[in-house]
Amino acid sequence: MEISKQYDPKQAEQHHYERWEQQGCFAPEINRDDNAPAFSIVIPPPNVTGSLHMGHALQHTMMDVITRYKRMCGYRTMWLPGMDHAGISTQLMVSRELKKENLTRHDLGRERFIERVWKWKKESGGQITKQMRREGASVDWSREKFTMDEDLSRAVREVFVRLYDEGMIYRGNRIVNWCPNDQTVLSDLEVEKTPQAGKLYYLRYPAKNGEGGVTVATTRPETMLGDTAVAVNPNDERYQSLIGKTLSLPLTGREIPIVADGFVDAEFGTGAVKVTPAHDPNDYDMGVRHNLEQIVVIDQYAKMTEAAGAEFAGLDRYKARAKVVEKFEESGLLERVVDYEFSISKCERCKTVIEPLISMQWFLRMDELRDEALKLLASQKLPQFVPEVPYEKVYSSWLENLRDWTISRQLWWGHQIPAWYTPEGEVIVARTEAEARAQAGTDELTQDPDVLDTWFSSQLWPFSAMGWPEQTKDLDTFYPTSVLMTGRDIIFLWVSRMVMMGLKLMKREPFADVFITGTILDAHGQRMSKTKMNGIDPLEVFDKYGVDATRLKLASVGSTDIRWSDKQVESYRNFANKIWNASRFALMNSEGATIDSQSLVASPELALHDRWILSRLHRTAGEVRAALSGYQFHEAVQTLYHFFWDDFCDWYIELTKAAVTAEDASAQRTAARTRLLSVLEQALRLLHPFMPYITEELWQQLPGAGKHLLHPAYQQAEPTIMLTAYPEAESALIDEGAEWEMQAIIDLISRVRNIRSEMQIKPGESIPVLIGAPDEKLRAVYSANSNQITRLLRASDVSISDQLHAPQASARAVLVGGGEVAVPLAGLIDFEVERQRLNKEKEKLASEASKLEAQIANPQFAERAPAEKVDEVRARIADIGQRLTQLDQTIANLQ
RNA sequence: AGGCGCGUAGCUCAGUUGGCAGAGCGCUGCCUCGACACGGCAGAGGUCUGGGGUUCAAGUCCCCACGCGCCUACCA
Repeated sequence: MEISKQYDPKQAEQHHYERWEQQGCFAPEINRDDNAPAFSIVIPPPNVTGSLHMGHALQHTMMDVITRYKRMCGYRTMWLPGMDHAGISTQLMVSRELKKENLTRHDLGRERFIERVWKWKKESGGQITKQMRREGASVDWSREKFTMDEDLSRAVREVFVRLYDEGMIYRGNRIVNWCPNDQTVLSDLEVEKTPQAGKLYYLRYPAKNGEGGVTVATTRPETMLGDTAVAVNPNDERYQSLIGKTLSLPLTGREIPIVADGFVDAEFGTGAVKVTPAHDPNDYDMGVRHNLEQIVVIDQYAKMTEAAGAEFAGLDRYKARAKVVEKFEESGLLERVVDYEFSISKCERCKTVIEPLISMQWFLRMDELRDEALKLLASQKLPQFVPEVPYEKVYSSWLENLRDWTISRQLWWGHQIPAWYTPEGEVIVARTEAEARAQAGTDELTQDPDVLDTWFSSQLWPFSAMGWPEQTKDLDTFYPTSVLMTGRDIIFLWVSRMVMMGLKLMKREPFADVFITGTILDAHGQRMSKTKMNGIDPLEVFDKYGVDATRLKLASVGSTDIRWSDKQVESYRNFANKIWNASRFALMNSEGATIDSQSLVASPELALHDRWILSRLHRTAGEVRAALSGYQFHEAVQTLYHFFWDDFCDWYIELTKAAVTAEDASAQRTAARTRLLSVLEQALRLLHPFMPYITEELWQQLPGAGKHLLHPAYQQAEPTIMLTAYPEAESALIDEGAEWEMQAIIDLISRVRNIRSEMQIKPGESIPVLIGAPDEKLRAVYSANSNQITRLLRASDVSISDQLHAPQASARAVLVGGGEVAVPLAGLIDFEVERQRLNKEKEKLASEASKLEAQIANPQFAERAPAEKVDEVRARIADIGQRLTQLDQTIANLQ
């Protein structure tokens, strides 16, 4: 069998996914164990307009690692994929296409426009589903959903009606965030605040009777045309006498009162605030409190209205600002202008400055929902955030300050609000138009043209995607889901809302755990974004380094922010190659051998390295399982990397090589080969959730890999590593003795190698190795493994005795456990170099000893530290002391 | 303005109940030794940002300072 020297990821990535998918490996139905526990994840549905970016790749990798792991543990596993219709994005995307044909959506009309969006979706939407296949994501495509699917839309209407009937959804004319560019209202979460260098204008409003007046400070002078009051703090002594008096509003001649309101900060500006109820959220509230008129002077296109006066009507808001300032200056009422930095609200999507407007919209009351979510957190600690700090608090403090949610949008693409109006203006909310007609007793209904905020449907995802409001089997089995994995940017937009809706409609939390992934930044620590053009395309990384290497890198990111670096992926690419070549070695020497679980049973007759690797295998399985159960991805990756590379490749393969590559066939050789294959097979299983392609590619080639290795729950399936059992960690098989003995061998070999290197002994040159070990047990360990020692050290001879008998001209080293090793170097040794080498060693030990002695010299340490700590320190001092004495002697004996 | 997080080797980052400071990359030397040069072996490199405190013991817990980042907010 020819196996190439280098791993070619592309080849491994070609066929396996398709086969897995076709054979139904991703669907929970593959599991035939009726008593299997369930594990489920719903994917955060990516936008139908989106294509894969690093954030997706990151989240998908972690979800897939956990899903594959759980599946191998025998869980009935479902990872549900799907997409979000992404109202604004999608509408804009299709509108841009229309523009190329010199059309607007209004030219088509609503119905044809929506048809056009569906057509776009069918032809070019959902790029991401293809890309996810490349990632190796083991999602159950047979359950794929789209938030605009008919059944999910039905769920949306059902929820709307129920909440409306309970009075939680209402329609109201209130001040909202309006985007003059997108021509729709936005929720608070879709508005971003950015710092802005601007000016603060001090405007003088004269008193009605011409005597005195008040100066107000504002960043938006144009809104003064809609002022209906000036407010001061009730406790502000400067203005006591003016409260209740009337001012004459310049440019309009209108008369406006001076009111007292606690909102006003006496310290800021002049302590007097102009009040524009129709164009500022705070002023709106004050207006309500003082029963002030709302004069709309800016329209939905951010142009001044007739109410702003003939001179201003039709002007853009910024032109109007300049003109207002000019007029104030002309009339001497502009007191001063100062530079001022403040934050400005912009549309998250198009970056247009938001205009607060009073508008008729639909709202969802959040108070009760919020209280239930907070109660769940307080009483049951659900959901459990990982990491808990800081996200639990981020979540709860946001909930505590939650305001009602504006759920209507002036768009065409989305779930149209199931509300109809009679010619008399009566509102009918119903699941269908037929139901509405029946209720209204008339057919002359017009449906509300608005659609719902995209997040309104996303918040139902964990149960609507499983068939709610039908009582489906999937809901029974998989709700609540096990864990939600997502980025921190949608904790408010999505996570919290799912919790509230889950509680409201399912009477249960939608997920037990919420794992928040870190963020991948560019090399300079900047967030990756389309506008900055600093994003890194995961597909390019896949092409360059392979999917498995990229996944390993992504998995190791865990929950911290990290700067992207190709170097790290490269090192995991090298790791993949290492796995490839270790397997190649096993396969090249596999004649007569086959995977055999019996070879994984430890027994005292086995060679040290065999007992040792089995112990390491179980320890590793235990550590990886523990790490994954706490979502410690980084820890899991490090453990696997270290086990495979250091333990398995550097030591185990080297130690078993002699037996495995023996010229002549023998029972011993077969046993060694069998064990090597079997340990390798276990290692591949351990790695599979992280590196699905290479592990499958290799596993399929292992002699003896077949159905019988599958987890009992998957017995009827075709052979694949993804359905084998994840290695168990049996603590009984962790062999402390073997690990300690192996440590002694590793120590010995490392020290002699150090001598070889420092004394510049040619790698090809054989050397005699003399070991003196007073400890009988250690002596036994050395002699039992003398063949291995000989081989790894290229020794001409290894002699072991209780006392070291070495020629004067030898390089020496002190061993753990009190032994000593020497390499005779007649004629080769440079005593000066040797002395320096030994002194360096001595200094290291001495500094460690002095630290420990200082510790033990402190009487309080012995008094207060736990006894085992004290003993431990004493033992270490004794050990170091012994080695130091020996070193001294060795140095003294030089020459 | 408040809240939160971070600062560990040249670089990117681990370090979960306080108990011997770690990895990868980079760097130095040696090596075509029959799995792998995307490799092997041996090394160098740290006042854990600074200053106080708690403790027998602090990278880890507390306080202060400096630097960097993130989030929330109704100062016109």
